[in-house]
Amino acid sequence: MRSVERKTKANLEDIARVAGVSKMTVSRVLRGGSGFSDDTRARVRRIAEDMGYVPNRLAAAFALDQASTLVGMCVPRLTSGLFGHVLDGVDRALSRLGFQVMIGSNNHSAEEEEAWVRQIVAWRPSGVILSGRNHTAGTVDLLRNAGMPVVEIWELTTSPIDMAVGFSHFDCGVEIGQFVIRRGRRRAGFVGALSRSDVMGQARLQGFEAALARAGHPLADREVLHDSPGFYPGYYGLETLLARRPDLDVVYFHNDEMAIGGLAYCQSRGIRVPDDLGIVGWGGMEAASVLPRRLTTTVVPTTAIGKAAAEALVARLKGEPCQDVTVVPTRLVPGETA
Amino acid sequence: MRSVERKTKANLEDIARVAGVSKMTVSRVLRGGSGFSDDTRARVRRIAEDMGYVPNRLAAAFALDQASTLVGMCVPRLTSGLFGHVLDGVDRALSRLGFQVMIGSNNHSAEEEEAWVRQIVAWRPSGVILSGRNHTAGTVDLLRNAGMPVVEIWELTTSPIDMAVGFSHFDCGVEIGQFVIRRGRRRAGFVGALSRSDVMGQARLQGFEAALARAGHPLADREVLHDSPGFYPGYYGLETLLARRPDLDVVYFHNDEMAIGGLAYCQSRGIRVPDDLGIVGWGGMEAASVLPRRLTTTVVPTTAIGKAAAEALVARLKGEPCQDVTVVPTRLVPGETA
DNA sequence: TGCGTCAGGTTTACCGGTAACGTAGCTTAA
DNA sequence: TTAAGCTACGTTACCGGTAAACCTGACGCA
Repeated sequence: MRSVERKTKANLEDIARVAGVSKMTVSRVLRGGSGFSDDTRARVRRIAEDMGYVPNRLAAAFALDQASTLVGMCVPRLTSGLFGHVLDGVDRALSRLGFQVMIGSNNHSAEEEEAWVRQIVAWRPSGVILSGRNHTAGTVDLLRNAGMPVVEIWELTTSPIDMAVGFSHFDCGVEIGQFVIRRGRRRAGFVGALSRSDVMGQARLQGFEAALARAGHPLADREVLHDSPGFYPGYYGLETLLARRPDLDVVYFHNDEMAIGGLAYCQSRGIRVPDDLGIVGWGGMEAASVLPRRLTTTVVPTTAIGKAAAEALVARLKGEPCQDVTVVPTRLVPGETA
Repeated sequence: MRSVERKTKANLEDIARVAGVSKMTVSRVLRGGSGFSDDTRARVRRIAEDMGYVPNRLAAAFALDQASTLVGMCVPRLTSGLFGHVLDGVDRALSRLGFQVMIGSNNHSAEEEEAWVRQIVAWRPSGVILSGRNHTAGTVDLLRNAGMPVVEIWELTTSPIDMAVGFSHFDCGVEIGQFVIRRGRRRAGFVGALSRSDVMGQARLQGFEAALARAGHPLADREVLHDSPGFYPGYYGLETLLARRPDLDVVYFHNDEMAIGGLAYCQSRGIRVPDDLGIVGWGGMEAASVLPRRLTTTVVPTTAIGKAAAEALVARLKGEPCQDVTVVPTRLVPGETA
């Protein structure tokens, strides 16, 4: 006997002993199988209940090298309001079906993501949901080799590891670029954050720049802070940018949080929005829509993305047909700040 | 041989065979044990690497009925910005130590929480973190019986299931009540949401009412919406409340999101804040601090709570001494809206 | 009477890892 | 010289659940 301390929890064998049947019978009864009398079923159920039986999913998942009902999900930052909604969409859809979601965050770093994937794969999950399409070779190897469903969300990719659900960040930038040109803006700036690692934010900037250049009014200046994209970086980023280029007539921000910071700066300096300066965000924070002036931004269907990712994953698990790439359209909301 | 399809993944035995040692030696080498030659160590490590060995934590956790490095965490809503920060605090602290966090949300329902706990306990996690102190008897039984560390966060309780980290919501309300009285407000209202289930929001209201009553200026009116606490409910909640009681001179909101909605309503109707009406929130959203007028609110140290909860859990796991109840103080930020 | 069938089970053989204990060969100190 | 000790491993016996195969008595039926 290895463990000295008495075991506190009943297992199938304990129930079997008390019920006078084999542990296999108990297992099948508790999993709702058929092939035993009503009396046996009732007795086993009652005894399991009385003994406070808690199934051991570790043992079950281990016994069946397949299906563990564990799903891993990794996002860049847990503190982002947008990802909170994505997470919520995933969790609602999956928990309803009996899955458990294991989370992780990678701070926009592909290396941190790989470290997370390495841990998670060891738990033999049913599937994995990643954010973005920027992964290390090690991550891709690990996941392909594991042979489990993988859904890459948020940024689309034409060649997903397995499946992808999202939209094009580049196109978001293009759309905003075209929009500000149509509104007559000619000297555009950009305020962003974490340029090196946030590939998706960079893609938006590139799309924005491309559209402006095509229209003959290239990006005038940019200010990219080495900080996480929040309200204060937006505030001070705009301050810095305008100090260099007071003549800008519109500024595109990394996201809504930063744009709201920028709006606050304008308010504090008496800069009239959108008359003196246009402000554009990205993401579609709920807050952005009830500001004194409704923020011009791109609304991202966060919850829908989470839900679609979960559904794609489950469809693949069930062997149902499902498309590899699901495009979830974003929506430009004109607002009143540009 | 049960499985027809060839197994794709190498296990300890496969490595052992190739390396010409026993699987126990492989297990010990890979876990960094000692008691073998440098040659053996290097050979086993290289072969494991070459074969793309991914440890099976399911099997390891199952073998040792103890320590699974899985930790469950359940919050009321994943979409709340505040809980995103708590989650981040927990995840950062735990993932650094090699734990995996399994999430869940209960929508402020003790029954949903119990259903979640029932699922999670079956995975034999190292510990569980819950939000609030309102649990079903079944939840408490399940957790006590499982004998694992449990941390209740957010709302303090004097008799935790195991440990608690948080603050008193009632006291937050009292503090705000006393504050508005000191500022000369005499006709206070409240706008909230989800009254039945959000016990913590209710506690803040009760504290607020108690302080007002004690000062001789009891709460004049309240508007509680059956909706989740967001910007729009704040906007329309204030509209409804002021339609009934145009004479209010201050309104306490369920949280900052609702308060910002309320501010937006004031702005749209030309109600001067704080001259005509004081607005007070709760939570300390980052957004609230860069609004045109800094919101009067209670700042909650979200990340610190998550971190403290994780640390308490780990301390208990290690058998280190740790206090059962950790008070993490909130801070009233006067702001400019009341 | 003999045999097939079916309900209602039981038995067996793992899943992949780990703790506890065992052991061969060599060194070392009394 | 010899027992004790150390090094570097190997062996055994599980952990709790599950699939697959096997068993058994009762009944129907030719």
